[in-house]
Amino acid sequence: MKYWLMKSEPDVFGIDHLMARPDQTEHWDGVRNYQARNFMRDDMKVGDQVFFYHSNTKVPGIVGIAEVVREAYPDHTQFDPDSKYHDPKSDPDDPRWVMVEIKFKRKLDRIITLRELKDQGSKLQDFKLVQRGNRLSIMPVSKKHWDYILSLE
DNA sequence: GCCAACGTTGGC
DNA sequence: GCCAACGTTGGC
Repeated sequence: MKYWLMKSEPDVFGIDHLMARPDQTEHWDGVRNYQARNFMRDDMKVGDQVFFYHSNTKVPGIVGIAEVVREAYPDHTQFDPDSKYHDPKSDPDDPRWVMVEIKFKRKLDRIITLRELKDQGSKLQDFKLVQRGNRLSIMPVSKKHWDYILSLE
């Protein structure tokens, strides 16, 4: 089983939106970064655990835990001319972008803020999230980091 | 709202 | 293949 972190803007789709979905499950569309896509396409498996992270908000941080319930399949928004995720260069016979489905597991007792994660110093220094200029929206989390971060809760 | 960091695009 | 220009991300 692997561990991941997925970013989302709470104004657009936050942990509360996920909780409110039928079956508390939602597909993760709109990923348009190759590195993030490759993680979904090649490495995400059913049962993998996910930190749900709120970005681009007043207090960015990890707010909850979700689980992968469906592995990569084509992201339909790439073929929708009305979608902001439309990609006219994507070939329907060889879709460029994929998505997975995740299911809500729980909220953390409190938000574990980016500030706090950065303050852990050497404990998390090789965690991509706290490194300079990180913009990756989906990233792997080592078991060691996963356990350590949860110990902060 | 600002702006640094980064990814992508496209001319050459 | 290089790299300048541009667009986006996301913390602050």
